[in-house]
Amino acid sequence: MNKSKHSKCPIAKVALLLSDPWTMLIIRDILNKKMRFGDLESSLESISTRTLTKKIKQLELEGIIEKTEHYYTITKKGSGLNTIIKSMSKYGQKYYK
Amino acid sequence: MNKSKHSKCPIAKVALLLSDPWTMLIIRDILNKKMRFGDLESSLESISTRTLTKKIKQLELEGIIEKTEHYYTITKKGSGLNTIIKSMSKYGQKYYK
DNA sequence: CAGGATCCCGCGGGATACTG
DNA sequence: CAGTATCCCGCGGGATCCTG
Repeated sequence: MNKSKHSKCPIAKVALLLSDPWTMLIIRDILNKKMRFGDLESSLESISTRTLTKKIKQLELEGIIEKTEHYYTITKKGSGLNTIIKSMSKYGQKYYK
Repeated sequence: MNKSKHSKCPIAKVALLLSDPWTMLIIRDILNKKMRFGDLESSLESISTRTLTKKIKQLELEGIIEKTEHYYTITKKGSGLNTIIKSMSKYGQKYYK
């Protein structure tokens, strides 16, 4: 994927942001309630420390989550992703349950 | 990512399905109108033949798109993804325009 | 407990050339 | 035009050990 292309298309940007299996799951968790590193680790059973660290850092840089005293919470921008998650959940319920 | 884990969670399934930057863009295109291979290739400027072929095949297997005489169209199951795309688009408009 | 640092492997995916 | 076939490289990400 070439990040410099499609730069005008907002969907491509979002698609790129969500283009790994973990990101949405992390956001969903933090959307529900503030979470510690270990909380996320045990919630996302099979994720490795390294990957979780990187995804978290990326989401912090994007301004989607933020950290306060070892707790991760959702930002305003991050909570906007809720509608996407909801529609994904609805779709998943219907076709992948 | 371990596909065998999180198998009960519908969101994880959808997240996994959409876990590359291209899939959503391909679906969006075909959602708008039936497209030929070359149409997709020129729409998604920087995609390679190989990748496009693989993504298409995967989406056919999932039952999200189907091919008829060199034209790709969306299925019932595939059109259900429209709400996800719409919310992604809305979010993108707001934060990544 | 919350990460950082290293090592290493697999495969996603680009480039290119070829075929029906 | 619509793919298929190879070749090959990068990096995403797991495992493991270390540190504040």
